[in-house]
Amino acid sequence: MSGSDARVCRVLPDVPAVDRAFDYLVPDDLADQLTVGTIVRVPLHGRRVRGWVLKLDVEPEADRTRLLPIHAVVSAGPPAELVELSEWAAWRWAGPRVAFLRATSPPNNVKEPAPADPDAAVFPTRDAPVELPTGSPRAVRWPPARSRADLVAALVAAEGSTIVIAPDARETGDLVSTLEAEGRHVLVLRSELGDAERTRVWADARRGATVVVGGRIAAGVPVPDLASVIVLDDVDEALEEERAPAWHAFPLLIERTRRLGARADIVSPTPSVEAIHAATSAPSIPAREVERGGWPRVGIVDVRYEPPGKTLLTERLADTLRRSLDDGGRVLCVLNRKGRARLLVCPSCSEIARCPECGAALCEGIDNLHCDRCTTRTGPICLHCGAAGLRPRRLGVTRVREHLAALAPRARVVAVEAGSAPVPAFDVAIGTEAVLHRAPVDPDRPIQLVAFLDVDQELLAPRYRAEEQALWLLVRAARRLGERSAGGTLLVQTRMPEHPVLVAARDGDPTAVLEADLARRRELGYPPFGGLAELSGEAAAVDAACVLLGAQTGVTVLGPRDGRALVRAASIDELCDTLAAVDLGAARAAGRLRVDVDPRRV
DNA sequence: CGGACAAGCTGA
DNA sequence: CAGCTTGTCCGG
Repeated sequence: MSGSDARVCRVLPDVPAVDRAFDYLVPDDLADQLTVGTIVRVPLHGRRVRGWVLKLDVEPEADRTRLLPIHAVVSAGPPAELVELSEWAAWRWAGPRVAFLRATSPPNNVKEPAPADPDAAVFPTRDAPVELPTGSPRAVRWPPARSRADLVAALVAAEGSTIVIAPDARETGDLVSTLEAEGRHVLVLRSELGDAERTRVWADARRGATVVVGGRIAAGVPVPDLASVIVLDDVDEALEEERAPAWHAFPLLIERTRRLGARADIVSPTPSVEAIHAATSAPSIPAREVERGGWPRVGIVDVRYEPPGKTLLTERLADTLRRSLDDGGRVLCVLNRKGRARLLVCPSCSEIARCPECGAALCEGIDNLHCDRCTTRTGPICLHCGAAGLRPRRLGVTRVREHLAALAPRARVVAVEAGSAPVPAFDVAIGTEAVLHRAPVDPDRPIQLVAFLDVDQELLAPRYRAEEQALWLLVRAARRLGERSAGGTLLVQTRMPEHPVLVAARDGDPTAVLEADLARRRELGYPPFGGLAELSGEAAAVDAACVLLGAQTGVTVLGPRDGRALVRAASIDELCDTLAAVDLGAARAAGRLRVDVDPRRV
């Protein structure tokens, strides 16, 4: 048979459910266009599908005579380094390799770009505004409200390409203008750009000698000469993909730089436990007065001795709010509850108002009470003792907005929803934490007060990252207020005024809380010390997966409960090895199954 | 995923 | 038993 010495290459079809590579013959006229990562079109089971070249010149696993030829070259693809990393990522997040190759490929087809002139990316090194530790990765603490463009510029590699992960798009402009002023070639890659623009940036980055600034997707940008990665705010939830596999830019980049011998720096007001654990030395910390000055003034209001019903709207809040408005500033109030109060409580006998027919909690209507479950209506009095004046026990955003409006009669008080409806002009905005990013910036009317009406909800959330996330919430509030010298106030209302998270924000010094969190996670075997995965989806699939994983040594299955289960292991490696060893295909046949390795929201 | 093929159900 | 649905298998 002719062509028995024809070249054979291995291709991974772009079909997530297949998640297996196959060998194909390389036609002579395509041979010089193929490299590892090239996107090709191949025949598969009677149809033609896209796929990535994983390996050139392989020894075929199957009978050579059964091999089919590659049909065509479709597009340039990720460099070999990222193709190899996709295998690691598939293991690390227990997902199909295709998902990671898609994330590192151009949205539209492109020709292989010519490499950039490497000399174009050689720059003198600059002095950083803080003392930097040696080694890599490094963690650098930098206060929330101070620009870090100069710090980032000093961390960008003198030679080769640098990736800057800036989860908050509002910071991009500051970073880009500073870097471009130094003569750097800068590309911005964000998922909200259109396919054509992202393809253009992809192709430009593929040439190298550039600085790429962007969100999570910039982690997989195909620069061929990666020398340095700078991750800003690695606790930001935007760094985690929402869809499964829920990969996270931070561990991905730590692995990517480790393989390449490139530098990795984490810059955050509150580097995560993961970042501190990954760093080879203690984090770099700015001088005390510098860090403190980069946080706003923090007021802690102890509501324990406030009269009942006055704990959300204290005198101190009212005073600070009126003063901020009088100074021409605007106010953001954060309350992490939605809608009207769920529970009505009798002021006399303290019973909760419940439906006489079905027992569900009654809701407050206009001069009556009604049951949302069975539509029963009653008068606005306690059915237990007959007293009037039932009080909502837990006020929601809608109700608090009315109270705030009463406090400041001339102010425009608006409730902000998490959705996408535009936020109208306001003096006071109240909402869940969405208000922190949704309230538009107005340079003429800065935010003078951010008030957390009940911060204990955050501090006591039943999640192992509750403290990290609570502190992160305060960081985001601090960014809206600006530095201490700007005069804004961050007010937190609490029954735990000595809580380390609040003290950290007040003193502008998160050292103690970060160290305590690290120690606690180590002790309890939570990530990054232990491995944790969440199973969710259809109950039958979760149940089946629990049975399969429960039979494995080295992992413990908790649940299933409420359609979810947790899988724990002594280390992330052990967890991923076990997930890779178990064929969950049978469980998936029973219904939709989602596996989240190292989920941040649990 | 999606085509192929087999086994199961239905109706005249 | 044709004609259709439903399930299982497998891809080079």
